[in-house]
Amino acid sequence: MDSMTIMVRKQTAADQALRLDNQICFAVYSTAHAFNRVYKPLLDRLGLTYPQYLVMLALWERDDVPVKDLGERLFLDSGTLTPLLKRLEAAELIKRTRSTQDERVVLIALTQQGHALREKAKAVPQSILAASDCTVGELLAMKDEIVALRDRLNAVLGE
Amino acid sequence: MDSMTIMVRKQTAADQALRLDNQICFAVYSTAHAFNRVYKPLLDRLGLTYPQYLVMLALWERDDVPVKDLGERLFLDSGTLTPLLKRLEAAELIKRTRSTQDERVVLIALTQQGHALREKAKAVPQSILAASDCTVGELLAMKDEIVALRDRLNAVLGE
DNA sequence: TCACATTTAATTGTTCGCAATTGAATTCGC
DNA sequence: GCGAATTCAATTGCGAACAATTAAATGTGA
Repeated sequence: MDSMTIMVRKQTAADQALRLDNQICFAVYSTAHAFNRVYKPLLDRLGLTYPQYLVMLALWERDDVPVKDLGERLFLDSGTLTPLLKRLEAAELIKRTRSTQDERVVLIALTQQGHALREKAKAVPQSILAASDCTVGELLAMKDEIVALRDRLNAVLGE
Repeated sequence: MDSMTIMVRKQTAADQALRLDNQICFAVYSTAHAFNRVYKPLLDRLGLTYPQYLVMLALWERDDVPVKDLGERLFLDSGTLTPLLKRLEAAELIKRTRSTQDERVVLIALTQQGHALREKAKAVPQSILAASDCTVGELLAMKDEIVALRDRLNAVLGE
């Protein structure tokens, strides 16, 4: 009777854990898509997709960097970045050049248009803030928690 | 001089908002990918991708449902679900049948194998919990915050 | 020096994710 | 009832995302 009770409780816990509503990963997954959909109309005006916008954000902070550096900052590999960067180059926002020091390395630099786009992009975060209906403080606090979770997950992967 | 100061402050705020590290959306985006990578080896054993796993989670809760219902629960459209469901059908985890009441509707039902897979899946959430290095309470609290953010973003989209 | 390992991008193939369109079935307005 | 609008899934086309492989350049050890 006691062991029976324990079994029932165990099964219930496992069952609960499998519920969609209880899964933080689904919360994160579906929120990422929701962000993407909110960004879409804003980024359409800049001629960027969301991943392209992330690359531009990274380059506005520091440019003339190898593809690998970008990948480490954005947690993306060359299989994703190479075609994306070719599209940004076709849009004349960046230039891709082989390093003379090390011919394996492709350096990514902003063009004048790439730099200029930054001014238009400044309006974007404001719109997102409004859509989120949160204070800056709340968002920053949540961001820190989520980043901490991400870093713990990535730490497990690195083992 | 005063207006100068204000302008400088304004620019600084906009610049800060464009910084990658300050963007909650990037935190969510990169955490979703981190989850995906942690799930991968676990789901490989079940023969599922992460989005397929989400569909199975939804179906284990309630099956014999139209594609549209699944889409609403997972925030996905038929362009994503139709090919994914065809792959699950090819794997003999689900069956797709036209409703006799309304021939437009395709009903998704689990096969015996689909139901059976649930037992193997019960080990998954435990492994994720371990990888996250958080307590259940912490994760559930974060989940609620993230879901609240997602729902506010989706509310803006619905306008 | 020369074989061998490592590093770096690029490529290939599969699977999402979504906008836009299509086509069939159903419902609504008159 | 009947034509028009709506609903639903499927399709098409494009852009990620990543595993696995390839190829070239660089580094390392005997």
